[in-house]
Amino acid sequence: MAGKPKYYLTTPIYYTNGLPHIGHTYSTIVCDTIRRYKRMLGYDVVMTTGTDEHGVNVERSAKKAGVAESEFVAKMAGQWKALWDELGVQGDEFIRTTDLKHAHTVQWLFKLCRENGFVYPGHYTGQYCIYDNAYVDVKPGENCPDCGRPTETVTEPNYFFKLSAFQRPLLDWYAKHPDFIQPESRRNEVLSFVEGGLRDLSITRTTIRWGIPVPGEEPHVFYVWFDALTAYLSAVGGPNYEKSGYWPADLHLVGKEIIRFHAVYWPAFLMAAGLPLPKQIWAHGWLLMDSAKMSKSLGNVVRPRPIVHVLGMDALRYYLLRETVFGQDGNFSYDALVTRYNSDLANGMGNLASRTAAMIEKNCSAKIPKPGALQPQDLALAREAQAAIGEVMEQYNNLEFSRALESIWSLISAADKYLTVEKPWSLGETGDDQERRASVLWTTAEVLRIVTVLTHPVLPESTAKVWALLGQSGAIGASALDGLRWGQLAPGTALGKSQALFPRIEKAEAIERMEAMEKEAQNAPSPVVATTPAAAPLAAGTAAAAAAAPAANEKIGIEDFAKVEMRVGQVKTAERIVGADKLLKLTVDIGTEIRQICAGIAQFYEPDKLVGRKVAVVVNLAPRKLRGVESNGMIVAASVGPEGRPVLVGFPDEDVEIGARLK
RNA sequence: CGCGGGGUGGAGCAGCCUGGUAGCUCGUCGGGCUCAUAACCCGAAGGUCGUCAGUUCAAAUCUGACCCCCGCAACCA
Repeated sequence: MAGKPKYYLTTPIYYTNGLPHIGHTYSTIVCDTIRRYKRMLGYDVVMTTGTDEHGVNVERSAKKAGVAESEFVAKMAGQWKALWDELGVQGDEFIRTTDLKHAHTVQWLFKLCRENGFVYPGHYTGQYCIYDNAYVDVKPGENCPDCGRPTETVTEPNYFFKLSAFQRPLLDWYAKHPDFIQPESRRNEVLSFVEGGLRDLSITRTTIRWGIPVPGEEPHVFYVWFDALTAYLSAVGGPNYEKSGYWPADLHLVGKEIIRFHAVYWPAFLMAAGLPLPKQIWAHGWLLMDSAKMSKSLGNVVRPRPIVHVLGMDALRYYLLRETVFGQDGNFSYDALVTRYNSDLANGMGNLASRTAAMIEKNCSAKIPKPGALQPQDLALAREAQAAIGEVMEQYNNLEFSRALESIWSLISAADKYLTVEKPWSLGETGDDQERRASVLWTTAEVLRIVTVLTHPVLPESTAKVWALLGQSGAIGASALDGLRWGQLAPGTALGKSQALFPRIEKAEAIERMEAMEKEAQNAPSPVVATTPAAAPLAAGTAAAAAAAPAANEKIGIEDFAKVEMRVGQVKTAERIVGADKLLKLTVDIGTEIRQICAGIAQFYEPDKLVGRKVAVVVNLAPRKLRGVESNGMIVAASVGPEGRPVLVGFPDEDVEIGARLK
């Protein structure tokens, strides 16, 4: 280990209030790919991922689930870990913000910042919901957006971090390290944010209980970013980072929504503490859902598990890295996923491996043949392969994954074409013919070997199979990529067993299976997909389940229904609300009184035509301000179509009296 | 003027920073081949690169204005 250069990279530290979806998976898979690539170049790589487990949301979720916070987060962390294992992601460190060593690191970092004069006591003032025990982002006098109850203006003592002192140092740092923030569009964004001035940051709270205590300052606990970001450091030694040798990190990979925290707060904390800064922050784009297709039956959250079960983890990895340009936003659709799988993986790589192996088995007693004198066309392909090696490494270095895969696949295509032209199957049994066939098959197998090594960071599972098929010894992940060059395939090597790498799959069937599995997962009482034996079981009734909408098939008793008081009301007045294109302000006579109610139906109902109309009204709903307008009740409407177009409930059969209760 | 992404052949995208024959995958049509996972190879049809104006010998690419779509947020209690 001693001589190897070290390389340290991180995924975001994911918040444990929910389970991983395709977006988290994307970040993590990209990281894992880089990790494998660096390892193949001989680096001593450490990749950290983990879970952010503190804060009021966790506190609340645990309470809902009726378990202690520690128990709740332990289960959630287990879920995350289990999923990464299933996806073949090789995290080296899994840091939890509830780990003891992390608490020590945060406290140590705080101490350094404080000793250096960048921390001072102050007060934070905000609107606080005493029912939810949380600050909410509303103006004084407005109600809590979660529960609709009144908020209070609360001032609490806490510690501030002098972020304002770092405007100049940060700008200098960015100028001196132009590659610090990638891609450039994000760098510009951060630059203009910092140039606009920085406000000091409140980094502790006294209203939250579930957090890392500030030593000697209880009940202060650390707040969000000072806690979470520091996990990158605690994973590799914390206060003893020098001994581990992995800090500063080479790369923090994050989603674009959290670039500011990583590119501004984090370096500022480290500067304040006098610690080395990470070398690069890379923000990737978002994976947008093909909602038109998915929302019909499924909602719009795509989970990785069904994909992995139907197509394999390599298919998911390939799709995510090939389909979108790294750094930009991308689209996810099952249709495109299966198309990619069939055309690139099955027909491309899988088929090339299959036809090559079959011919070598049949004609060369299943051993890599010894090539004769190579012809110009063989050498042309060799040159192409050799060029691809340099090109692909360059593209990997720049994190241009889609381009790298494009380059590799054009080499695959070149090999297919080469075979079509050379027709090794049509050669006869004369000595010359046999020698020619050996040359062609060796050349093809050598291309396949190079393709396999180059693709390995992205497709770890399948390339290992091809590696074995080619009779190569040792783990492919250990192959030195920088030593890779044309001509290293040794003749006489016996082939391994042949197997279908990527069996073709009927598109409709594949999509159906994935959607069914997704649906099953959503309806399951526990967030664990039942078809996943590897996953640790998680008791039903945890917060994740509680946080999700109740499953459609869950039954409630009549007493629950009786809690909802619905009455017939008559619209008296209706008008649009200025600045709101979906909302109407109505006054509705419900028999006992006239209520003001807002309804999100403005795009489909003309205010004038509503006056006099009888509607169903939920009358015992907590009042809530919408767009600054008080809404005291709710108009019942059907939600139609994928866009949820509202259709008001009506009473066409008989004249109903105003105020009649619906039950 | 809330934040962000985007408008390129039927679909999905690359190219734009570093102007100079518009490229890739899928799909369609025709042909070839038969070693291979009904695969692979060749050819063809199909694009005023959202609109308008400007800079330039030259604009998908640079500048300005405008139109439209999509995320998030706010407004669907």
